[in-house]
Amino acid sequence: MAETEIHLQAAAPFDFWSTLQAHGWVDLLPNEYHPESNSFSRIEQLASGKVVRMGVSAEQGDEIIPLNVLVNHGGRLSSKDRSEIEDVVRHMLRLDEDLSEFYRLCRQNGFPWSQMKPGKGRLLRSPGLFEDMVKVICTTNVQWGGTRRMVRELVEQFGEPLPLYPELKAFPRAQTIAALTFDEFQSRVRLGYRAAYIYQLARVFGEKSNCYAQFFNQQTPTEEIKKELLAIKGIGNYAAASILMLLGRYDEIPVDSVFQQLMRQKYFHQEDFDLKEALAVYENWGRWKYLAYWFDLLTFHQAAEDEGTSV
DNA sequence: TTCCAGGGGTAGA
DNA sequence: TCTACCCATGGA
Repeated sequence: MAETEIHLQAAAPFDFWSTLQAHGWVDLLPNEYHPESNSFSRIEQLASGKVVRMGVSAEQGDEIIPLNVLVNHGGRLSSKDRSEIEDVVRHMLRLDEDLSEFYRLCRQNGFPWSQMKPGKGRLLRSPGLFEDMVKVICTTNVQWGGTRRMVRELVEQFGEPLPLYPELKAFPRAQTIAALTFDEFQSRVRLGYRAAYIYQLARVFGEKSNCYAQFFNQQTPTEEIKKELLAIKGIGNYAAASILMLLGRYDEIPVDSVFQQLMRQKYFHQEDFDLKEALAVYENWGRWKYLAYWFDLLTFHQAAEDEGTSV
């Protein structure tokens, strides 16, 4: 396969490692984390239909952090392809997000947030909304191992293969799933009751790939996006909060078993609690609640790990 | 075997 | 708005 290097720059502060590790997305196909080189790779199907493998790594830097993207591809990589790959990396790593207000609040709010080094707090996302929405639905009411299995089966069954390495596949396009009958889709991937939700979502995106373009418009109020998300079958409060986070809006907390466990262990002395009281813990974080909660969770787990106790 | 997981839909109050 | 019940699937 041909190989092309693409160079990008992230403006400081930017912490590549914590962006990859902040939540589990780097472990869901077609992403793959490579601990030995602290890099990740991804099989991506470009708009032209061409399937490529991209390996992304970062170097050290003070004001500018150089990012290297090694692209393996068949044939020639057009300038349009290159520019699309740059956009994919930029979007996945959220290079255009400004978290300076969040960092300022972290300094004001004391421990543990005062430990939050600028450059952290970015959470990896997928290049496209369809993939992120499907993956969020695959996290509902299932353990993480189940999420990984469901996503893996989706990629293996319906993803477009990389030339010469057909075992490596891109995330399926919505149109590919929408072209199947529901019975066939359901029989090829064990998604449980989520199959109907994901199939319906694929039909909506398959019909019009930018069906939720307004979600990316900064002028659209978060409340409006949340309302539209909740109208989608399979997406409730937890999934809507998670998708909002992936859209770069941190106003909502995803209430799930992880959140409830943290509340019981850290704030409510191992006892049951009122949800409103629990959510009030992060009330003064305004539009940064999700990040405040998530960093609280990560540092709590880290502290338990350092002490040798499990949570 | 039973329980439940990075929940959500629906019906009925 | 709140609650009870059901929903596939697989790991613990």
